[in-house]
Amino acid sequence: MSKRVTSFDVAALAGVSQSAVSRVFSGASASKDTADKVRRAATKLGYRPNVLARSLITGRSRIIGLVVAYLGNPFYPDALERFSRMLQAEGYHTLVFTLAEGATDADADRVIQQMLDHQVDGIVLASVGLGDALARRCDTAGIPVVLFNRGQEGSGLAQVTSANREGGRKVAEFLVAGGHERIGHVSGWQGSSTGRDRTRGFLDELEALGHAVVGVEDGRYDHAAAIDATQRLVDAGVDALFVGNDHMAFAVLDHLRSELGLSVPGDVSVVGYDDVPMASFAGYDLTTVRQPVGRMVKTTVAALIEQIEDKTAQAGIIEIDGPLILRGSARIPEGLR
Amino acid sequence: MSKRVTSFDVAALAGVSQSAVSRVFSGASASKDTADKVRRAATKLGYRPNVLARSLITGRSRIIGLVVAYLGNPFYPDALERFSRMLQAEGYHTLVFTLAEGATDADADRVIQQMLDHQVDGIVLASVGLGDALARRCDTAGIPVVLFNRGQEGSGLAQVTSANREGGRKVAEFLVAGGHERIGHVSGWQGSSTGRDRTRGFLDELEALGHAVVGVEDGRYDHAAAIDATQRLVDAGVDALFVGNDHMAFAVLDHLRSELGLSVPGDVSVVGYDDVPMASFAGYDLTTVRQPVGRMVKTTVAALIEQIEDKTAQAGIIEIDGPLILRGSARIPEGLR
DNA sequence: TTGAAAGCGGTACCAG
DNA sequence: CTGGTACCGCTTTCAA
Repeated sequence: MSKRVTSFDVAALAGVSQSAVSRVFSGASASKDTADKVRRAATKLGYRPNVLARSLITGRSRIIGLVVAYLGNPFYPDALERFSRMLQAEGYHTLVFTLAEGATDADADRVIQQMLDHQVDGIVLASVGLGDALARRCDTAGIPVVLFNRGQEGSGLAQVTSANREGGRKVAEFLVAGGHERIGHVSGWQGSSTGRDRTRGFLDELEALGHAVVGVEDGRYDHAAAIDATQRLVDAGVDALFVGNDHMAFAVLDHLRSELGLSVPGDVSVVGYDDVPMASFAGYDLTTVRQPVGRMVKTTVAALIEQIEDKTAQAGIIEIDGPLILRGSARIPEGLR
Repeated sequence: MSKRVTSFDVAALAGVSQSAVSRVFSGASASKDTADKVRRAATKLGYRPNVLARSLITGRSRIIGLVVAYLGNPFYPDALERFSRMLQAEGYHTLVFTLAEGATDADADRVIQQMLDHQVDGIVLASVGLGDALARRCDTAGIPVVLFNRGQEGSGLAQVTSANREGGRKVAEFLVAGGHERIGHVSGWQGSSTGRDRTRGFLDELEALGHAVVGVEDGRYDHAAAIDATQRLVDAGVDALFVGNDHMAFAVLDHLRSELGLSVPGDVSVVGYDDVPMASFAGYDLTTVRQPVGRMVKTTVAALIEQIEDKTAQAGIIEIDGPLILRGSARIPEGLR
């Protein structure tokens, strides 16, 4: 474990001042001659600038804090992967925090606090909300926050979602076009904006098309809750179900088929939301709404960086619009009653 | 965007020296009186110590670099989530890097280098190898590295895997007990230790039981490759398939059912590996080998922290042994030829 | 216990 | 363009 190599060591070996070394590595002006000498010395010694020291003085860490609540829904690992790559490409790094299942607001607070302690340049909250007090802290600390796939009214925070209401409407359209008469809905958690928006669009369109909904149940993004909800809706005699996200949709599908012995599609049609890759496999052949993850991530990163680099930039509410395409089993609109 | 609050501000307000403030927040000796005054002043100003400055001087960042290659296999998000939580619980934070699909060694090198630049206290490589040159760099820098779910002969690096050979053997045992006569194998990438070990255990046990394998193909952890491999094995007339991991197994299952119109289990039995949650759903009812993720992560973290905190600690090779239990469809051993 | 002062490893502004 | 120097915010001796 050899001693740390600092810019002074390099300077000494190269026969220049320490300032010169700094300039070469921070891309400031330096004669080609100096730069060469410095670089040679640096590689010989295996020198690399200490990012911590740099951050300390520049006041910019080039680290983004990312909070994710639940990686069990494949949509989030996908997003995480894209975030990490995209940020890396922009010269930023990703400090990841996860929130446990039953995380309270206090837990969320601690996590945010820790990120601030680490002097992150910005924060992305994936499907996680932010209390007013903390939002203010971030604001006064000058740390931009972007909500990913979650809106929060009147928070003044930047937020990126896809057009959830439009998506909900499309599902309604789709199921009605498939000839369904008794349509039910296992919603995403109604405490979340995505859940509410999808439900709202769905119900609005259903009504616009002159259809009544058989029942709406809050699935709370939870397997067990979704199955209970499904059971109640089946008892009410549904012939089609819009499930608030794919994660629950898998559980619902499973329950319908193996517990109730129903054929899907056939006896009942199911539409999920989020476009989990799994959905296109034969066994599940689940119709889903695709969220444009790539564009959502890209937009989020862009919004964040803009706010970081241009302090006058405003936080905005961005809804990534279509095409939120329906995919999966095309059998539904054709083969059903 | 108010000015940053530093320990000097707190000191001024509390009427003590800056050193005193530092002591209070780093848990060093301070009279109760001083501590109280400092804390009061701190909360009033909203002061929190700057972790960067602290790390710079202590030489310990309490940040762990985590590299994951592919989050598409649900095993890794699961592991990632556990890592993040467990490290947080130990007072560490997680800087995540992802490696693109066709990442070269040079890419991996850059990533490691960036982690070193950030002065991480330790590195976890999830299913990623490390070149000799870099391994040495980490070593001389005094940064412990632990390979997670991947072994690397003679690297001298700490490594944690589950008992892959034993798992492979169990699969052989299982399929033979199910009465299968023509058994094939779509292996995990043979460039990885996990892939090789599973294959090795599988073939050894098959031989020990007096069975010949119909064919072995390298699936390379790739959807398309796995499907091609499957096709060749089906042409060779297999009645059972051991697929190197669940990720490929899903694709294989899908291909067998929807493209070839075979029933699984029935015409062919399939066993996967990794225990993806999805596997237990009715549509997929896939028999898999469960890797003990929780214990693997726990052990990895423990090994890493031990090396960080006790500089004399040695890097070890740890194989988390059973029970790697087989689960999923119990139909296979009973209902087949 | 407490305060003063010396760094940690850089960046940035200064006059030359 | 170059070297000298103040400084980022904190930890850690060292006397008092």
